[in-house]
This record gives sequence, C-alpha cells and structure tokens, in this order.
Amino acid sequence: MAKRPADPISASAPAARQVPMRDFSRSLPMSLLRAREAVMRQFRPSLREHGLTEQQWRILRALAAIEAAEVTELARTAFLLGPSLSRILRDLEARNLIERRTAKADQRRSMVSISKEGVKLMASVAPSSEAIYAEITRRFGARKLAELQEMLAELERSLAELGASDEASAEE
Amino acid sequence: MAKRPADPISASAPAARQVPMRDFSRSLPMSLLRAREAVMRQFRPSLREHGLTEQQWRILRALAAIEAAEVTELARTAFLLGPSLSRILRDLEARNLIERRTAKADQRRSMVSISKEGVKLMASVAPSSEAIYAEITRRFGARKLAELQEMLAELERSLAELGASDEASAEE
DNA sequence: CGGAGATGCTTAACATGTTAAGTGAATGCG
DNA sequence: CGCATTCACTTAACATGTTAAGCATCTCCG
Repeated sequence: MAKRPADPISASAPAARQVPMRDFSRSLPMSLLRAREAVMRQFRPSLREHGLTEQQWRILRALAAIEAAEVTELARTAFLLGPSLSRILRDLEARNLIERRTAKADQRRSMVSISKEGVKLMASVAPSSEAIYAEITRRFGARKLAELQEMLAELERSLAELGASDEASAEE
Repeated sequence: MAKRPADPISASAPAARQVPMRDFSRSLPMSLLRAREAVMRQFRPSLREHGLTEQQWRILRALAAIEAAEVTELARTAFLLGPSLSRILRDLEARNLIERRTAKADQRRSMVSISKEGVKLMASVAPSSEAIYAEITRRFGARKLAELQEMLAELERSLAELGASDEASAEE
C-alpha cells in the first residue's frame, strides 16, 4: 500500500495527486458501467438493424408481457423516467407499434398496449436477441450468471432504504 | 418471412404473449442497469451540490491521478465516447477546472490537465464521496463487494473478444 | 358544492449517449 | 516531393437521462 503523508492541499505543488482517492477505474459505478456496456455492445447492432433503440426494445418487451399498462406502471417496469417514456411512446405510436387510449374511469390515465405490428416486429427481433443472450450465457457460464444476478439484486436491496431519505450534507 | 395465419391477437382481446421471452426484468442488462442506478442515486445529490455531473466528476478524478493526458487516452480512462468528452472538456475549460494545450510534437494532439481550481474542487467533494462509498461498502459487505467486482471484471473479459472480432490486439 | 392540493402525464431545458461526417495535421508511398 | 490515407479530435444530429415546470383531472374536506 502506498502510504501518503497527510497533507491535503499544499499551496504550491505541481497540481495533482494530493487527493488520495481509490483508483476510480475500480470503483463500483465504473465496474457496473463497463460490464453493462460490454453486454449491450452485443445487442445494439441487432436492434439497430430493426430500427429500434435499447429503450424502445425494453418498452416493447414490457408491453408484450402484459396486455396493457398505464404509463407510470410501464415506466417502473421498463425502468425509464417519465419524460423519457413520454417521448418514446409518442414516437412508437407514430410508428404504429403501440396503441394508446385514455381510461374511462380516470381521464388522466392512459392505457398503453402493443399493436399487431409491434408484435410482429418483436417476433422478428426476438430470435437473434435470444441467440445473443444464449451466447453470453455460454461464455460466462450459466451458474456464474445466476450468481451475479443474485449479487446485483442484493446490492439493490442493500441500498433500497438508503436512497429514500436524504443523505450526507443534504441541501444548503 | 412466412405469412402467418390469422393473428389471434387484437387490440381489444386479452393476452399478447405469443413471443415467450425471458421475463426481461431479470435480464442481465436490466440487472446491471438497476444496480448501477441504485449506487449512483447515492452519489448524485452530493455531486450536484458541487455543480458537477457524474461524467464531469469522472474526468476530474481521472485527471487528478495522472498529471496530463491526451484526449483519447482520457476517453478510455473515464470510459466516455469522444464526442461526449469533447463537449465536457469545453465546458470544464470554460469553468477553469482544467487546462488544455496542444502538444508541440504533434499539433493534432491536445494535452489536458487539471487546474489548481479543479484540484480544490476535488478536495471539497472527495470527503463526502468517500463517505458515501464507505457506507455502501458497509451495507453490502466489503468481501461481497470485492467478489462482485471480480465477477463483473470476468464478465467483461468473457465478452471482450466477442464484440470486437476484427480489432483486438493493440492493448498492453 | 367548491376550491386547495394531490395525481398522472407532458413539455421544457440542459447534459450525455451514439453514430456519422467534418477538419486540420501527420504519414506512407510512389 | 505529391497526394491519398490515416489520425486526433470536433461538430452535427438525433435519442435518452435528469430535473423542474406546466396542465389537465381527480380527491378530499370544509
């Protein structure tokens, strides 16, 4: 371990290295980011061929699994923020991949569902998508993949309560 | 593709599930995305207080560790694409947090380094950032954290050759 | 009733992700 | 040399992430 003389900011040094933080390439956020990018890099070309972005694909998949959903529910399922979802739904609707109608009970809510065309598009993308996922599983190992997912889920649980309230040195 | 028989799925009928994919909320990309978001949610408020985005912070951290770097090298270290980095460097330079000058040997390259002000800003952010990281480590467990990072690194390695089939062989 | 507040969604504004094209400076090769 | 090619960025264009505001609609309570 490189030990370091405790001297935060010496007023005239050559400007760098006074703040001894962990090597940030090994920080958890970076690890997660790089891993995710390594995975998504496999899928993007195939999605792109079909004229879909990653997020549009997430929405179609979410909708295919449930008959219809409110926008807020869909946002939670596809893990998208409201504003992003709003824009994407507008575009997907213009492409006739989804359908939308306001609920009769509550005029504020709008119900979203996948269209016939949307289902067709999914059917054309799914095979190559599944093949890629299978190849990733084969390379990394099915058992290790399951372990990894479990650890990720537990990480989420560990931090679930933390984010709800405010944190160190909140506002000002 | 083969024409398909009358589609049983219509806009008003229940069930649009003829493509049986995995529950996508358990897909690897989603797991990684959610885990990363759970982590970043802890850091964003603190960074925001200091007027920094996550990416700007990555760049400052990278620069603090290495005197000076070319833009391309910095992009690799901070895991940012060229265009994003270009914009961010422009902004950070306008805020006097970094300095930039073109190399004499090769007029195409520009050397970037953190400024005195940048170092000061880092020093003001680092403590709370480290505290948050420590809390995350405490909650999840230091050992498990190390295991997780190792698995993520291995996942990266597993997929390294796959996505870059014709351009792999120039790394140290 | 009725208006204050909550709710569901959209727009706005700014920053980044992503791909493609542009620009000026080196390099290779005839 | 001459010049096409490569290289190191930068710009451009479009899509999403992120926060704050805006706008209807709905709920609740006096």
